[in-house]
Amino acid sequence: MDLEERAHSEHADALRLWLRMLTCTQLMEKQLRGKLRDAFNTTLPRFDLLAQLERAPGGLKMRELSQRMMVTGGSITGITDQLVAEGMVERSTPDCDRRAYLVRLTPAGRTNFAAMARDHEEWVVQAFAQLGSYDIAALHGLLGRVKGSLQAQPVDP
Amino acid sequence: MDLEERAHSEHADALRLWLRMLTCTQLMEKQLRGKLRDAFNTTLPRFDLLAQLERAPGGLKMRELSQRMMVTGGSITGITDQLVAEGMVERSTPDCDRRAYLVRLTPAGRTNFAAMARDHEEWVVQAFAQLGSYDIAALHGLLGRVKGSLQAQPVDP
DNA sequence: AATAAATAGTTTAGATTTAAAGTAAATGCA
DNA sequence: TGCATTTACTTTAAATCTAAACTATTTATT
Repeated sequence: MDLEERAHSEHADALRLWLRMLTCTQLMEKQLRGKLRDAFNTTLPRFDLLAQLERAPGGLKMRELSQRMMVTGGSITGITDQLVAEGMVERSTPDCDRRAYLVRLTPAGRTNFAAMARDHEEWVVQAFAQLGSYDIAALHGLLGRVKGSLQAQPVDP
Repeated sequence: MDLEERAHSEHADALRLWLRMLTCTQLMEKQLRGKLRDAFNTTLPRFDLLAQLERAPGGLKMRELSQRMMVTGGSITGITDQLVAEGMVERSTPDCDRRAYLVRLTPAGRTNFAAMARDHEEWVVQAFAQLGSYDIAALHGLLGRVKGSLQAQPVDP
């Protein structure tokens, strides 16, 4: 294979990899979305927001949620509104900055999330059940390099 | 490490893998979306639909587009409407089935898509630039097993 | 042939998403 | 201090997405 042919095939390989990555993520999201809906009548973004708060006992500002969930502020406003209406989450204004909100799990929210998280973890484990520990570690490592590669390329340079 | 500890840590590994996979996909989509917008004033779903049609010279029915893009029929209706309005795509009714539409690239659509696809491929190659051919092949293989694992678990059993 | 069931596509309501504009508060500087 | 800039969040408009209801057509059954 000459240089040009090799370049072509490597281009095609990169494209195929991207499409497969996208397919896997979409399949997984579809499963999780359906199960969250059937089992807990909730959505993936709401679950994700609760998961962020669970990991941050002191609560998070809207801005921090936006960064961690990789979603614009407008989305966070909407999802938080929903979760507040459901009584899972509360907004409070920190003394230091009257522009900001601190979002926290309510006691009910913490309890409900614990049940969701238990099932969610089980679903994810099942989804990867056909892979061994070595495969999972290898995938994690390779995707770590992909992540680094992607983060090295700023979206708006 | 006893059995229970190992189970816990393997559960955590599966979760971490899933989160990393999701992060990678979101970073990549964010990049591609921004570049498609800046360079061609279009969106990822529209590009994806055109890409499906490019690979199917005879055109595709709405239903086939829906399956290949892993998106509900309602979305396909909307995206196709947009692309028809832009003159990239046309609907025709096949003789054999008056319920269906056959969607095809227009000549202009084919030309415009060719330019987009050239840049898109370059962006994807760049995104994976820090990985070697072996890594790309390894990732592709591992994700193939993930895909198989996910497809083995029907969404609505 | 008559009718039931399945299929193809659209429409609807509602959630999430983005980008951009708007509001309010904090920060930096002259 | 005073004013420009930045920052935090919300709002808006438009796109995409889902699930479910709806229409039209085809297929299957009796």
